[in-house]
Amino acid sequence: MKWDTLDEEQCSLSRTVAAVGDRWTLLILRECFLRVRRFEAFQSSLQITRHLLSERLKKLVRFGILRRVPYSEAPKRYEYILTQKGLDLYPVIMAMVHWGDTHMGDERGRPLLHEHKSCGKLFDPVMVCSECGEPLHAKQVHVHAGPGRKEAVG
Amino acid sequence: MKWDTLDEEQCSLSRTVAAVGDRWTLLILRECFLRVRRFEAFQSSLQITRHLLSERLKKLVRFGILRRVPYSEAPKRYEYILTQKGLDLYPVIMAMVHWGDTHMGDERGRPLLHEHKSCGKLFDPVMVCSECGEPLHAKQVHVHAGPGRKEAVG
DNA sequence: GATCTAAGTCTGAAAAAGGAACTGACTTGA
DNA sequence: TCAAGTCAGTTCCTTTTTCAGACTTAGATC
Repeated sequence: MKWDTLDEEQCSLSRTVAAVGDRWTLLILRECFLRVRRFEAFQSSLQITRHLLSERLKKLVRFGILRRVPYSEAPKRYEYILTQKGLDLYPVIMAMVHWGDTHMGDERGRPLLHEHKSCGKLFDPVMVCSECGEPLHAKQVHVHAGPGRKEAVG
Repeated sequence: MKWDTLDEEQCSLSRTVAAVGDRWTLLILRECFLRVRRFEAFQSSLQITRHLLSERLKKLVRFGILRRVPYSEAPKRYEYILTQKGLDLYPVIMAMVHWGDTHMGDERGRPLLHEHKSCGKLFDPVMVCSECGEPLHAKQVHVHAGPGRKEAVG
């Protein structure tokens, strides 16, 4: 598979994977949701090599997930801010964090707790059906070919 | 970062990323949710090299996400079935598919449609707060250190 | 004018991925 | 019964990525 043209793939997951489906990219996005915005801050909190960080940030900008915004004119300095497209990745990150909490946790308990400002409570993310509001389980979902494809990919 | 001991990391996302945070693994899991179970079937639908497929399947079994189950005694043949831990990755995959549908789609429309058997309707997955049931948005979530960690990682 | 900070770039070595042929145990069909 | 096919891998070699760390640029601070 040619990962550089994966965004032309027929399958939605492949396209998502092309954009954010590697280790560093996912960790960088986590930092973004924790309000990290600057090159040095990403680098020191992730211990990623500067070379790769630079590559990944460029890629995220190219995909429209981050915006590169100047915060100082002289010297020219930029920070990286999530676009709406980037903010919409929140369910992806939260789903992964929650799975990690549930299945890869250790005896110390979870590293972070999430509070929902709207209701004031500590919560877990739950994925539900947009139509009936019930929690989703793989076995209750049936897949149909959509207009974009005949084969079962998805 | 040493990816082979990432499951010992303090952060839940890192641990999830250690298990499923690479391109092929995510695509393999998609196939699993589409009821693919056998080596040859994964290989031909993904066009992954046999070598890598073999590696990734072993890793998923090691993490307890898939189970390697014999379906023929002579010759010995195995298939790979999602465990409960694996099934619990459904929200991760669905979140990625939905983001791809929304932000990386093309003019042809989405490749797959999902029907919720419980309510009979075509749906989108929505991530909500377990406490109040409202859809989650990054900006309405505040993060606290949990028992497992002091620093803000997540 | 030496040192510091931020945001990168460059380079050479190590690790991972890709491509394709090979193996082994059985089945099928002529 | 013998050749060809199937399935689940393994082996070998090449190409691509990643890693670790030094270097660069431009202005700011001591």
